[in-house]
Amino acid sequence: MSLKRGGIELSQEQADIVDSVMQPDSITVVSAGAGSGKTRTMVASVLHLVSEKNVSIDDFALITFTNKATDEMRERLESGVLERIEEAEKAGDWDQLSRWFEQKERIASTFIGTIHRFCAMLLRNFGYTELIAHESEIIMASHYFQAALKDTMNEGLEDSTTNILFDTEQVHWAPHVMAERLKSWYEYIRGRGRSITEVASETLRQNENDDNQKYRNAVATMLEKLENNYRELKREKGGVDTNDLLHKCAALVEQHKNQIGPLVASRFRYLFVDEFQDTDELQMNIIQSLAPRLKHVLVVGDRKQAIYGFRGADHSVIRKIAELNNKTPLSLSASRRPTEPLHKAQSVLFDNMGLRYEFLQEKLTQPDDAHVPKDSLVPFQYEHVKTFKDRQGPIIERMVGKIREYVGQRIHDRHKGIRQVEYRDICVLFRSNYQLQSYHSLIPSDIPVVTDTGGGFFRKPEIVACYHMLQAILKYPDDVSLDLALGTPFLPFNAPNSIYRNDGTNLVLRDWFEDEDDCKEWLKGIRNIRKRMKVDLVPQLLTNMYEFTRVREYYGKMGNLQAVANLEKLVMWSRELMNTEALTLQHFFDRLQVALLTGMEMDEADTGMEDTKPNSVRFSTVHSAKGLEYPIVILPDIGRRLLNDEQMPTFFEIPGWGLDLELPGGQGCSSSFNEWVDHYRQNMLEEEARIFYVAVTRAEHVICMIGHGYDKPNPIGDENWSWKDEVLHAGDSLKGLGKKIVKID
DNA sequence: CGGAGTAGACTTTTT
DNA sequence: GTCTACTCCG
Repeated sequence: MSLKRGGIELSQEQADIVDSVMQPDSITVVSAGAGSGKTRTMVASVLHLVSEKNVSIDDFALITFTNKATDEMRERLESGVLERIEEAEKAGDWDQLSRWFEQKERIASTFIGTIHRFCAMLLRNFGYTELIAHESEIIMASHYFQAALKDTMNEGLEDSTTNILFDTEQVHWAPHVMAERLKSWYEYIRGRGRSITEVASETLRQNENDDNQKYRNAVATMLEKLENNYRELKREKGGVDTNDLLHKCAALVEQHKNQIGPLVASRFRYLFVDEFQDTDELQMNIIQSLAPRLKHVLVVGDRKQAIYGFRGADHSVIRKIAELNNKTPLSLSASRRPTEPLHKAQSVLFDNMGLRYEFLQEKLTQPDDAHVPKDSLVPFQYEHVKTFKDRQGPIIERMVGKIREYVGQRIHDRHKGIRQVEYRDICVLFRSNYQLQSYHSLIPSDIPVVTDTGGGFFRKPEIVACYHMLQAILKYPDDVSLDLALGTPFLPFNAPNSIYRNDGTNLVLRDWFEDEDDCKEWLKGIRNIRKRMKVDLVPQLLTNMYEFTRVREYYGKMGNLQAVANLEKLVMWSRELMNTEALTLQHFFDRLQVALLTGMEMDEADTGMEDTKPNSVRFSTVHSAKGLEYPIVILPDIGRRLLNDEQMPTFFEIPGWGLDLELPGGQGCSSSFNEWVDHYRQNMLEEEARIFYVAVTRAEHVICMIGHGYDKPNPIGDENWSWKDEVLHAGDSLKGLGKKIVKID
């Protein structure tokens, strides 16, 4: 029996999944390991259905988690279809040829995108009762939020439940800090798909009878006021934020099942979701509600690779959706990615980690014909740098040494046979963008490096900040716009402490700016630009704005040269626009707004070091490398502490119990507060283990890790626990694999 | 022992 | 830029 499906050669377990998707009116849940061919199986399923059933490629909705994964999916689908075309040409099968040519055209109208885009599309096309506002109103929502926040602060001062929060003798925060916290708490709760109203009423019902209950009540009441004010403003003026998008979509498919169902069924017949472990419960419910209307739903995920828990993703959704539908998840466990010896070493490491984390007990197997390379590269290496402080320098030195050592060595490539290692074979993975930036700036210039910093140009914080600053200038003296600019680095001084006052003066933000000495220069800058708006060209005005706000110095000091380069690139962009239109500052602002809200694609600025060298080492964060693979992966600084008391959250939202928090000043904690902190620590260690798993499984041929500090492992769960300890704890079993496979020093 | 000065660390991302 | 931990010197 041939294991080709949709013209793609598959393994038995992959073919079983395709065959399961062929069954009508059902749902298939797949639990897939790293490198087991998730995308391949999905593409094969699409192509197989198209060739076997009377289905067209645009009857599918393919949902991915990131925009990057979207591009990858589209590419793979296109090349799959192109192969069908070539095959039909060779065989001289003209019927097939014209059929696949038609499918190729239809890829353009196939929905391939993130769950957010999917929801926005559903609302726009089918949401006749909950009619979604025009796109420009999405961006307006952030204005309304600021306005609602301000109203809430003023109301909170009058209310006897909440005014204890304004007693700065008790709670040591300036009002603008309180506003900032309220905002982040509000976003935290809503980002998890929870209802503010519900959380508030849960909190008020707590009945703990401790001294701190009044503080929790006060915060809950503030959040509820904020929710009401914001909702009212959005309703009145027609704004929608990204959370509303999902909530409205969930409400739409749930409450108007009978009207929406047939509409959705008329547009889509199949729904495939990739990276399902990064989905949250609300999103799962949307998929679940749609399932009965569709021919087949396929969800694929790997809970070992769930690394978006901080954003509210819940990796148990795979199990939950399987249970809801009475299905046993099919498994996809054979990993084609690593070479045979690397896989052996990875398995020993993961087995050892499995003693600590239950989810790592799902094993990765290998196909019988796994690649055994004939070269002398050591697949699994741990390099120890004997230093305690000043770790960055020595680690960079070691890392650069390894890169130089690898380049030019012989590598036995699975496809091309023996060849030389090039820069482009190497990927260095960092835990944070901060680390990535600071290492990048210290790499010797003879090593070509490209950085891979997640989102595109118009999503970068410095560009968004620039947008807010421009708005503050254009709308001056509008308080809401000033407020938005307040949180950006375009403000070279501290934000005001006392905007919210109850002494009858009703001090507005612009009055504060007028009064404050620090702001004189800044205000002068704004007035100057407003004066010159009609005279100077946009590039000049932008440069002028960078100067008086000293924003380039700010980013320069932080070592964020990419941000400085991006700001320059914005000036270049305005020059380009000038070629095609008479560009006023207002006009430029409008163009920028459109670019921001449509997520217009534009590459980041070159910082000079990388130029157009395609053969470069790649620097990436673990999160943005997800789904990718590289022959050689280097993980620098795996000795970094994972738990940091300073970073422990002081705000929790416990479903069914309400909120618990520690205000600056120490008030607010319930007796269970420490329990939540411990729970958080545990979750954090588990998520870090999954991130480590993702990092280690990016490698096809060689994984090289660099650690520092003590070369003996810390006790399990110790406050100094790091990724290094995972390796050292497995050290003895790893060494047993022999020097040709493992090198630990 | 304590104040002044300095070096190093700073989560992750979707819309 | 801000915070902490560490060093140095009196």
